[in-house]
Amino acid sequence: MGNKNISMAVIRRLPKYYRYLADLLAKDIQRISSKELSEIIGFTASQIRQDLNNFGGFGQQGYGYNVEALHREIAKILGLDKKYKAILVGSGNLGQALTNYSGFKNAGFDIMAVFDANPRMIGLKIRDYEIMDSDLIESFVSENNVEIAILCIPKEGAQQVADRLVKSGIKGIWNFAPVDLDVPSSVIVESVNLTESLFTLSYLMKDGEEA
Amino acid sequence: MGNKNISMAVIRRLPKYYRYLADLLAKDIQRISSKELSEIIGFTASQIRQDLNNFGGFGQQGYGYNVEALHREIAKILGLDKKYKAILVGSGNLGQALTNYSGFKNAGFDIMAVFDANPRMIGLKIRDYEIMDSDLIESFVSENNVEIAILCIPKEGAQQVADRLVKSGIKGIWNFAPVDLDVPSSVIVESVNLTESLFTLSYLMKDGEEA
DNA sequence: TAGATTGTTAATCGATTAACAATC
DNA sequence: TAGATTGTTAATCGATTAACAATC
Repeated sequence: MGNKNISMAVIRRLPKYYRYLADLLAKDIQRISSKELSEIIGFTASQIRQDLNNFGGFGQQGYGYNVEALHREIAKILGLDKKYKAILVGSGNLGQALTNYSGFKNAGFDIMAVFDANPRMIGLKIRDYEIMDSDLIESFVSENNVEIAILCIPKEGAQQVADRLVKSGIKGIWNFAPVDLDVPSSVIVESVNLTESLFTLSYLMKDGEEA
Repeated sequence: MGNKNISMAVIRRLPKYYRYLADLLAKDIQRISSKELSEIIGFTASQIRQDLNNFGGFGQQGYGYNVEALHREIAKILGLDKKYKAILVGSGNLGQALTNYSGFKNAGFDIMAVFDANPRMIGLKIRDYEIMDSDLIESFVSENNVEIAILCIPKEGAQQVADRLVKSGIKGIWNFAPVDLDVPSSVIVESVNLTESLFTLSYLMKDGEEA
């Protein structure tokens, strides 16, 4: 409701606004115009005003935007005030790193358990989490109403685990497996594909050389 | 040279083509039309033909594309046949995970050393790497002609370390610090911003609820 | 050859930028 | 009030899709 079909281009700029506003806040800067923000964030002033106006008229003519209020508004738009129950699947190197990732707190994600399929991992501890058997995912998710899964497993098993998560009632997946997961449209998938990022860097490096 | 200013939108689709072609290859599929590829990759056939034709006429009328040849061509376009010397800076959780990341091999990135500023980390081993003192970055990079740095340090020190890397001659940075690095235009920066990805997921989750 | 499918041009769609009246 | 800056409409730009002649 009240959502005029915001484009992904706009959505992906929101975290940047949030971050730069936090920086300004830390510097005790209280107001900023779209023109000033434009200079530090690198978008045009026009784009900044367009973007923000998708969500409301947060500015004031002749004044600009109140940094603290805008920061708070964007937090709300991003849903950072909401709390989500999450589990992490796959306790390999990346899974361990993410288990220790401090960013979850700010996003309101509460990791409730960590799972792995490897019998040699089960029972071991990461932080405060005793790694649980992947076979227990379904029961854990449905019994605890877990909403989000962080998927850090090899691509081979990823679709199958995603299917099981969806069937158990998961609503969102933060996917680190290098595959495009096939899920019902009601389930949100946000992927971080390291290989694609690395290959992009490779392409750009090669390109740079010719110049 | 020969580079008709390919848009980032096209570039970021290239790794996906490469990945799906590898899948087809693994299934011993030898030819594919843009229409068939369209169905599995989820881009329109028209877009696929447009994308590929930025780099050459790899198809054949009435036949389609030879999977193996196209896969090889895209590897070349992505620069996966090139070799790059790299270092990794920041041996925290994420740095350790990336040190163990197997994807570097396929991209032709050779990690030569791992650095950290924390005296308690220096001298410890990750895989075959003995963690080196960050103070030695400059000499190591210039003496070994290191071209790429993988940056896994907190946002506070990131710009400063980037400056030092650039001054030492680095040509590309795979940046995991949640900041927009300011570097000369000749230096390539490809960032993976976990916070931005997580916040995007948060936004989409919130949005899903209202539906 | 007839059928299939490309490469490429033209049409459409969407996102960004410019402009400016409204107004603080 | 005068100056500054927003919110918003209109213009531009770029990316995607459609169409089809070329050709394997």
